[in-house]
Amino acid sequence: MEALPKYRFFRYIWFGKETKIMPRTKQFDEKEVLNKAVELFWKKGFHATSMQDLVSHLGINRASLYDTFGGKEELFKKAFQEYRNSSSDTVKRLLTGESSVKVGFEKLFDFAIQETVNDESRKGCFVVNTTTELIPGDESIQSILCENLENGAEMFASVIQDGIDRGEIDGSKNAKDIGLMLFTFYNGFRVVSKIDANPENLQSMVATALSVLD
Amino acid sequence: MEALPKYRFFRYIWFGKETKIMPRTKQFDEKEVLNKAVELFWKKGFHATSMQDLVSHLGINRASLYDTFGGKEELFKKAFQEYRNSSSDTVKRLLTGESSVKVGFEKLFDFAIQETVNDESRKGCFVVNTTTELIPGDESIQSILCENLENGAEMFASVIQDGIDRGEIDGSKNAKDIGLMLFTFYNGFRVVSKIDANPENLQSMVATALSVLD
DNA sequence: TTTGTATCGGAATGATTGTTCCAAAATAAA
DNA sequence: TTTATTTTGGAACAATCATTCCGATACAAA
Repeated sequence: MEALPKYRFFRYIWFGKETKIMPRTKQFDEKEVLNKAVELFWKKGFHATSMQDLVSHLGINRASLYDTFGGKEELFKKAFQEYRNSSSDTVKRLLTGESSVKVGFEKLFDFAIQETVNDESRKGCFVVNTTTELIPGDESIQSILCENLENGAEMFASVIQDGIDRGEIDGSKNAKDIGLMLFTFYNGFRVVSKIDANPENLQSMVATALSVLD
Repeated sequence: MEALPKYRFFRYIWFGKETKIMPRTKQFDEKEVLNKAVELFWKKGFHATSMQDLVSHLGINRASLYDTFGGKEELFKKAFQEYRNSSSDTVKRLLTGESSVKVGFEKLFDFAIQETVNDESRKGCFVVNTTTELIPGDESIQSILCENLENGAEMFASVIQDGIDRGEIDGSKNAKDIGLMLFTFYNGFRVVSKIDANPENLQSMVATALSVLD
């Protein structure tokens, strides 16, 4: 039995135009709650995070959670997209706002090193974690990850190509290959830094990887 | 109330020496069953694999599973160690059995590419998957992963150092740095190949990464 | 105020989780 | 054959899972 909100229909006729009664407003900031969900899924992954965990840490009611975000899977996807958007913005900002290609990549990896060093819970990268946890599996997530890989490698490659065009990088090099290689290295970096967060090791491996630009 | 096998004690005295009654033997090959467990955990991860999954796919009884391997966590650790042992043997064999350093690394990555292309279920690397799923978390797993990282990077580095000593690789290079960088790239490779298994992309990024040896 | 409805806390649901237990069947040695 | 003990299938268990539901409360608009 479904309870249709029939009263609305009558009101529309009664007043002769669309009228809406706005009841109690949301008691929480949707964006803020979503960010807490990001934190939790990021740290524990999809399967190890229970709805009880979320209810306990998000600070909103169980029913409100379902009303606002749908079920667990829907909430995860929203949280994941939120992370991906803000994270790809950051990457673009760090990478393209610099004087030279190499400095841009150094800024990007320095940022990642800082994030690693400051993150005592060793969450790593939400995108990498999701890739290894949810593939094989959810196809809609897989297509997002596929797009993410293409965009990321493409962004890397275009920055390098710009460097080649400016004569900053040797013209014999292939921007696409190097871009994909560095993007892949970035993924490995996010895995390894979960195990060993020693900044000296991280810095020296980054320097070695970036030597392909010389 | 615990049922102690007291009869043994009496028999020992009766016959004057150690005597053992061997009952029904195991109906399954322990190693074979463990390999099936590896397959399942590898594909789905720890949390997404249920004991019911295991009972259904391992072909042995639920009680036998608990008797032989202990609980879920113990079984996972045994499966993980099994994978790690055989996998590190393979890496060592591919890497060190070659005429030159670069050919060794090429063999290693060619093997990984083949594994990727042939694996329609996109399992990736069990070690990488476990790193991203179970850190932060289980500390005993973390120490295994830490050891694995050290051994892997060390193996890479020593092969490179041998190349330097033989004059095959430029003496100005740092074997440890390059070893760690290539090991990290290898991890990233295992992540990215879950998303895009295109062998041409994989080959070109490997060639670019291995150019640090030139 | 009155009214309508969303939020809220928490109970309830049914499925699934990991694990234990038991009686019956099986089998290697005595 | 007898004996001892494991394997086996399946029932049973308590805990947790995601999700739904409900009565009470809160609040914006009328």
